[in-house]
Amino acid sequence: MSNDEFPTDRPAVVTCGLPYANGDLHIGHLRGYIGADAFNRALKTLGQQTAYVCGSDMHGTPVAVNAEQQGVDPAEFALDWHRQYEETFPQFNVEFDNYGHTHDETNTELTKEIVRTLDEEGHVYEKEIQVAYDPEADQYLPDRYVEGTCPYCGEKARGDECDEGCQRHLEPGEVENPVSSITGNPAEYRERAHKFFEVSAFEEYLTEFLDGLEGTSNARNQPRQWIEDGLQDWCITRDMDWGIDYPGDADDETGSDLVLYVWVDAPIEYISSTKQYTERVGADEYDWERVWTEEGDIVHVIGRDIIQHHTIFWPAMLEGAGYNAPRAVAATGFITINGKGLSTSRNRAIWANEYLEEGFHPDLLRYYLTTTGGLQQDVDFSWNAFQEKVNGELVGTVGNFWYRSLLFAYRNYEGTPEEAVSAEVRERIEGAIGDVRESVNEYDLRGIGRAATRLAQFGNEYIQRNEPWKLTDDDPERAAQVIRDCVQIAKAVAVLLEPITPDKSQRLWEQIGEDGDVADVHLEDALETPPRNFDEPGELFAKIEDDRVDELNEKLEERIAAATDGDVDDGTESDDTDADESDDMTDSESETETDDLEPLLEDRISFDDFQELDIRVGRIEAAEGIEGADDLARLEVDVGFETRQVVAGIKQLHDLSELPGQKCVLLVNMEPAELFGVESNGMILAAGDEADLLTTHGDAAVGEKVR
RNA sequence: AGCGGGAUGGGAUAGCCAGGAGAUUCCGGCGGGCUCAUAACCCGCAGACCGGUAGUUCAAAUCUACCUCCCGCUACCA
Repeated sequence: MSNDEFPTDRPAVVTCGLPYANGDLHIGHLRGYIGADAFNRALKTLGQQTAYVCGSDMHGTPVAVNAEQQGVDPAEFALDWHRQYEETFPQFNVEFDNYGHTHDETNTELTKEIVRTLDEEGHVYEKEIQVAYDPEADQYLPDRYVEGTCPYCGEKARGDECDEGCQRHLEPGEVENPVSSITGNPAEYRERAHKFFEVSAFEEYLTEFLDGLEGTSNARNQPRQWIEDGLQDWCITRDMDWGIDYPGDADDETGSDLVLYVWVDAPIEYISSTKQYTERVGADEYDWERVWTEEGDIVHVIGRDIIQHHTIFWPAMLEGAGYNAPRAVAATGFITINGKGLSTSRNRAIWANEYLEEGFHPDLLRYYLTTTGGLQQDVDFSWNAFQEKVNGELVGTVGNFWYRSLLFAYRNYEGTPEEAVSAEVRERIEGAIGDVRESVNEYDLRGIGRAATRLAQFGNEYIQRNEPWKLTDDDPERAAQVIRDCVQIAKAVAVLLEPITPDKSQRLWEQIGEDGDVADVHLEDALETPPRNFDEPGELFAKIEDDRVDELNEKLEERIAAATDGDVDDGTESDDTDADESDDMTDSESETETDDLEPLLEDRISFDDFQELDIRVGRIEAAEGIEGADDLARLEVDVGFETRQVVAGIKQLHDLSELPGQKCVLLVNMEPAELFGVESNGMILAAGDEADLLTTHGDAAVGEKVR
């Protein structure tokens, strides 16, 4: 509550969600890291003492599973990714004061210490729970090793999270109909002693905490709902080898193979990484203990998918262990690509390395990602929009203003004319500084960019309005005044834009002959007089040509098509057709046309192929709708030897109560599948949009084969 | 269907959380200007009754209720 505005006289720390050491980085990740980096830089320009820390998230089941599949040690596997991340971030001008990982000694020790404290303070208890166990593989199945049905919404869910349905965090033992994700075997539940963190005891604290939490509104509102629904205690141990051992566990009767749940040690990395920073620069320079245990402004930038961890579990842990609470949680929206969801499996993504390999400057992407939509908003990325943004705002407005002003100044005055800045321009710059300060305090990155861009826009207007090129002869003094103002504006834009385009700002900084790093100066320095002399300036932004965009779009489409492997490609129209036309004509409702029948397949199959299809006559014994699904029905079908459970998409199309007793035809050797958590063991044959059920009309007995 | 986000001039977006002069910015269209500048930049014009309905209020894009539609994730071929 009632937090002071930034800058405060306390140290701040900015963190971003830990990248999970399990795959390549894409612009979805980058948005968060760039956003947090920009915010941290912006804080610095306000004069706030701050540190930007992060680290790789090394533990957890996916790392263990994937490492196992590749036959490598999980530590080695995760470290490979860690190193790659470490190399990638600076290439986007994302500069951490410290970048560690959760498996290093600092984090391991600190995690144990914090858990020990929680335990000693009575926030942890032990309970026997049912843990999924794969009898065939003879091992327990923590988290994502098990899949099943969400007990809350009935969706298919992972062991630790209802990732596809209600997004809830699931406790071990909660998932229904568990199946081992390693072997595909049905899992059984076994009794096992685990440690629980008493989150429920923090209900009151968390409610209050959320009232005072800054950042984005989704990070404040979503957890309120969860609290209202009742907080569940949190199982913080897992039956695995890969992870941080539960402290003091070796001589504990709970067994020595329990490790801490990854979500315990992951956020602690925020603290550990800060600590490592202090260890490197000294506590005089930056004191991690002060920030985390005494007084400090902790700002977490995360993706909106991990709000729960940062607004429930994490603050409860901090409170329970005697640490400071976060001041702000800023949850970013997702990135979509050409209007559709980013999907790594379908290769519908812009990869970090790919972007760099295309030769684009990192600041362009930084600008795009931070200024295209609000932090909380989902932002669409397309190469077209990227081009528009870069060409229009960075090249046309900012770059052009920078270049024309400095070039004019260089040619006529060999630098900054010796005049004083006019009152109008000074006020304008002061206004922009105020806007930036306000934006930072509202966690509004776009606002920062806008303030800078608007100032550049004003610069263009100002130079245009005053036409110094006409004045150099008639009224040289006036001309010098105007250019003096323009150089000042150019400098101010560089300072204001530095959080977003640090490298470009630095270049301009050097072009006007300034020493040192623009990253180190404060906003107010935007009003300081630039050096008297500077060299001929160069252009800082280049246009992206249309051909280039076409090429990039093609590449992207090809890649997606390759990954999707010829799935429905609705959009592949016959080239030059008028796009508008097809759009406007979609309301043709003449549906009874028969010319939309699928063409007959040309490819013939062999008799043997046909024999592989085991099609039988069956009788529907029972039919009921599947809860939560629009069209799916669960059927029990007598196929002669046994009764099969089959899922069919006919709920809307048939009166389910009339189905029992009816004969039908079904493919019985269809591979089993799970839909909405219901296993389907066969495929009912039906024709047409109305799912007209196939059946027999003679005396074919149930179980007879169709041939 | 669940969860999340959204519905504002041709397209994309801001404002809405802290309700008050018919509303932001960018792209595009039209007209004009300038020539210092990366065919850039500047000025002007056209164009939205701010998804619908009902409320609260002196006053609503901005608050409340209901509704419709859209998008993302998941997914309904099994």
